[in-house]
Amino acid sequence: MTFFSRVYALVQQVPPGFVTTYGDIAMAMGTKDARRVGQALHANPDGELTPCHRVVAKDGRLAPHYAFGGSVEQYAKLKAEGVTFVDREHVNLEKHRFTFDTPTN
DNA sequence: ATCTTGACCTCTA
DNA sequence: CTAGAGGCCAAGA
Repeated sequence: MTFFSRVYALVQQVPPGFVTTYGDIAMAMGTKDARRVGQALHANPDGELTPCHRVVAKDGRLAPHYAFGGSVEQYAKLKAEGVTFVDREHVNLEKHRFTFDTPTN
């Protein structure tokens, strides 16, 4: 089990129509390093297995380096799931913010 | 073991 | 809003 694996596990726990932030995922794992989350998602093995499009920055901004088509794909997928946007690059975090339930397995 | 890289976050101007 | 700088830490070579 690597750091990346844990990131994937948490991301996969995010239900459709909801989004979370790198920082939240990091905190859920007991760390503050949001960068590790980003690295993990960049090394993302599968877009279906790991819905990286549901992971955004603290400002609700979409990932500029989405590994499966860029922020455009992210926007499309999130919108298709019912996520609302305040801008073409920012999701309504306050409305779709997802919090993890102490996944400390 | 060392060195480089990085989907981030926060502060300052 | 943009631009620059610092910090933090794991993966890969």
